[in-house]
Amino acid sequence: MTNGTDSPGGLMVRKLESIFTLTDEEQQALRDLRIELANVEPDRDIVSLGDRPSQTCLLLDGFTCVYKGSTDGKRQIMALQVPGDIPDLHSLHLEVMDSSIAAISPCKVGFIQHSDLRRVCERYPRIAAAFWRETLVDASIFREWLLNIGRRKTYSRMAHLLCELLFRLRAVGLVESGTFDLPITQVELADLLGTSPVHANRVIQALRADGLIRTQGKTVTVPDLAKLVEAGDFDPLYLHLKENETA
Amino acid sequence: MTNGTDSPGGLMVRKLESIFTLTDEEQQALRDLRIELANVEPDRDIVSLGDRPSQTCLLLDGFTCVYKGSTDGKRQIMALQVPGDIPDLHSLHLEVMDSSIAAISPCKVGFIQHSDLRRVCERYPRIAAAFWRETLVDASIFREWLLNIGRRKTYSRMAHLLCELLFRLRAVGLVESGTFDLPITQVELADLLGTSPVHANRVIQALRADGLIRTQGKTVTVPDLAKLVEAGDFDPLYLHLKENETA
DNA sequence: CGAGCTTTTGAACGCAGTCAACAATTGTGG
DNA sequence: CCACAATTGTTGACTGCGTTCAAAAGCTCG
Repeated sequence: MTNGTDSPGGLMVRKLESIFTLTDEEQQALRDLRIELANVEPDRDIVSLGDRPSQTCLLLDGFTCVYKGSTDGKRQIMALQVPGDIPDLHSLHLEVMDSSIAAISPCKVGFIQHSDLRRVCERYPRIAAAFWRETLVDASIFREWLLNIGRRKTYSRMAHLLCELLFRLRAVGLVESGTFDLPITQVELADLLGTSPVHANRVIQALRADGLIRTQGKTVTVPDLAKLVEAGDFDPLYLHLKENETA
Repeated sequence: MTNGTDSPGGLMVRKLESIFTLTDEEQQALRDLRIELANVEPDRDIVSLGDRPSQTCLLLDGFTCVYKGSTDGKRQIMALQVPGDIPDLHSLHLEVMDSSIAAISPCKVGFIQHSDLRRVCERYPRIAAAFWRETLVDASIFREWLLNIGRRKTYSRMAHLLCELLFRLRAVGLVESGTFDLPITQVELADLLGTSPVHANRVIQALRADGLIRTQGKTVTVPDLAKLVEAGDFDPLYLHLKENETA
């Protein structure tokens, strides 16, 4: 249940192909991208607020998050990345980082120079459009999270987040019969949902008690997706997946 | 204090020029874009969730918002647009609308065909990059709003929102000595901040009592920006404005 | 096997939501 | 220009979801 076997370039090809078919030349351009591999331990920043990066980071294995802190010391996680995502693709056109990106679990990442990426984008407008689209889907997820955090109570929020993770992980082949790895602590779940760790814990217990999820260690099982979807007021439209990934 | 005198194409040129200098040819390409003008009354949808638009909408005058509703009838406003913004630029690469866009105040808008925009983007990669950047700044604002709604209490949230509006409106010349028009009801403010109208009202009164804002009708005055910035835990970094617009 | 993290539990407190009524403002037609 | 309707803003009282603090119990890993 890991993506380690896929080559970095191949992962990108597969991802973009889920949107439209690439020509052989376009595929080759992606595979030829120079990618510098690295491992990152949990809780380590990959890029930090205020940085002016000259490269972007492709997540190959593990989970990363985009986060920011308020002055009074609270942290909010604004996005979660799963393998195949590019957490800081926006840095390609935004000079300075407006938030930090950190590994949540042990991560394998690949760094790509902005200059290389820009060259590819200029030569292949369809690839540029596809990358642009990626960032637009990210933005769509932000919008849904705003609704989630702003208007739903924590029980529903948690259900919604778990639904999203199930759909996104399934799209990259990381879910097996309703079960997936979620290498995240409850403190981080709280930071994701804008709540306190104590309350996050109680809500998880409630979801378990209601039979919406089962957990063993860092593994989550969703026995009845329909019920979780209902509890989370979840509609996958905002993920902009292909038809066959939505079902 | 209106942008009505500017031509639609000129408005876009001015906006993109705040990022980098356009060549004459690029400027001309923008000015030549076919733009269909329209007026929209308050509370009217410009595009709706589920739509598959073939055009995009440039806001010339007034305020629009991006919003979504939860199943139990609550509304969350995820974004506010001020003149010069393109509320649904993301529809250029996202087939189906994942949220609705509505006029808040009486609006003047200009519609541009996706096909025209795509043509310009393919021919002028720098313009494509500039539009892409626009959507990335939108995303950055979503991230900050997630922090705002997730982690700050309503008093601070409100202050933060008002700071953002001041900065953004000032960047398009709609603020005069700390005063700007805010044609928004308190119900809408509540929907922006993920709170109830009653509580929004009380927080506004508190801000008034503390001398952070003054209001007369739909006009807001910020007598001491530094104090409002402090109360809102506000850092304009995330707006990615030019240096001189930040000061 | 102990150190350190993560999860769980209990109890008190407080921010914010809800309901309901009233005041003020805005807009409209006569 | 006034009278009336409709929308918007304001207030009070009650309720409840969620926070905070503190401590205990379970895990993980060297």
